[in-house]
Amino acid sequence: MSTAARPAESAGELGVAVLHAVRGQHAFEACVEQLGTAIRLGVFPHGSTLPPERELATRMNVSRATLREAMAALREADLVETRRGRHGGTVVTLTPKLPARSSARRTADRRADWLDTLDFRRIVEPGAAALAASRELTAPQRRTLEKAHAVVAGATKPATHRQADSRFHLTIATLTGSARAVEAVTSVQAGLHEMLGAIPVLGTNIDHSDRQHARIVRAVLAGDPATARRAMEQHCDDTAALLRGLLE
Amino acid sequence: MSTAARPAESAGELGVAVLHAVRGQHAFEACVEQLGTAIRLGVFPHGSTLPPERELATRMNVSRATLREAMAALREADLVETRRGRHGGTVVTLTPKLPARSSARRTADRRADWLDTLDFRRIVEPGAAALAASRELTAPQRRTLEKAHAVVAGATKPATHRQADSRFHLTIATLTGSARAVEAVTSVQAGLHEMLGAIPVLGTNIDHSDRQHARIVRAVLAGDPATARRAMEQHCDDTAALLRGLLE
DNA sequence: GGACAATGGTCTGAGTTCAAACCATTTCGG
DNA sequence: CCGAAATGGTTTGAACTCAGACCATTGTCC
Repeated sequence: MSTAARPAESAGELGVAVLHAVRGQHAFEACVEQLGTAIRLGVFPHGSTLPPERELATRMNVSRATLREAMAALREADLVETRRGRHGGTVVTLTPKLPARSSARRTADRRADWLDTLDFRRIVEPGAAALAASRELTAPQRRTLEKAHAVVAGATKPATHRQADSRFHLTIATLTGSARAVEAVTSVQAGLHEMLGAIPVLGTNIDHSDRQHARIVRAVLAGDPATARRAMEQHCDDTAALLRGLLE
Repeated sequence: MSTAARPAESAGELGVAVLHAVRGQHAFEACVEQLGTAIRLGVFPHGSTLPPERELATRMNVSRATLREAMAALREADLVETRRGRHGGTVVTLTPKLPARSSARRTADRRADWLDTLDFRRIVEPGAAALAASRELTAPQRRTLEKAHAVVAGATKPATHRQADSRFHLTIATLTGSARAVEAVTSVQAGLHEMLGAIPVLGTNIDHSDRQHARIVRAVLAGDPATARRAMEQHCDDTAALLRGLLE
């Protein structure tokens, strides 16, 4: 009883590790964040129409009023435009951009979160690739993957390539059929996007990256989980090495 | 333009897959859920004291008022008791129990979510085991893992074994050092707990499970990621096969 | 015994979010 | 041309949540 022992055993480290935020700030901020990220990642590409407000609100588990506040913010920030009437809706006007350089100050907290993102990515994306490779893919699914790969391989401008790359990785996640896997990869890709905006412009080796993409696609289509995993691991490791170096 | 094509390309499947709930119901319900689950999983074992309200509120990103509502609910449900004064606090009174049988109706939605949990687990836990094995573990970390394993291996009563098992898996996740990995494994374990409560009592093969645990621990301590992953994959697959069969 | 510290308990006013109507605009089909 | 349908726009009152201050209880240390 030297220091001030509790009468009963205290809950230990596990407790502090397990408890996490039950919500992220205001609902409307979270909506702006999620929709804005989806748009910047290219999930909703330039010119596409977002789902109707009522549907988005339902899907994001938020009232329509709150969702509309978020929409107003996106409109304010010139990411989208809105038209009324039948077949109206909200259209993405943002052209693909590389993440803004000054998006956030580099605090120690943020840096830790980034490293965490890289670690988590190393778990999730190779796992998703392997799982996707173990699925019996339908013909449309195979085409979707091939198309996503063709787009990323054919992208010439860095900004376009960036969006296509995100879409490629998200597409693989959707092939797993696991909603949680998609959510995890989305969050990881959002983190990557943020990191890329905060470090000095880096000369991504696009050719190298595309060779790895091709290898991943081949393995997934061939139903070879082990190879798909290894290829994705390699891909994640290469990106991570680059980023870690620049985040020092 | 046969069916009713939109003027602009619609956002496609990726959009609906990527968007997810921005929050889960009411904050106070989410707190009850998270704390209750943590207690039932054994993160806060019988007799241990929860962190002070102010700390919990901060960690869960919720006002103290809201957190206290949740505490009241837990008290009402006889999971905890509260004492005032210095070194007072909230103590776990729940004795380890197997998940309650009737916890929820088996809807199609729920079943899909369960299958999703199993898929996601197959990604996350083996990945976490491999990452943990690739870390240079400190002596206290190694002891923590050995202790968690000893507890689960020594548990005789099913309910105790269940809690120890959860703690074991969570412990491995913490060894990765990744907060997101811990969160993912927590969510997966919570899902498993729920599933175990909804299916006919199954004669878990505890010996078999413990041999796999031992193999995982050896590989992690030996710094052998590939073996750790394979061992954990095997472990997850065995559980999943059992559960999938019973969920039909 | 008295001061202090650590903890749960209570109160209050402001801000956020919700649910559910109902309105306005545009396009499609007859 | 007119009505129906699909969309965004607006309003309203109730419920939830927050932040912060302050109160009450109990144990520890001088």
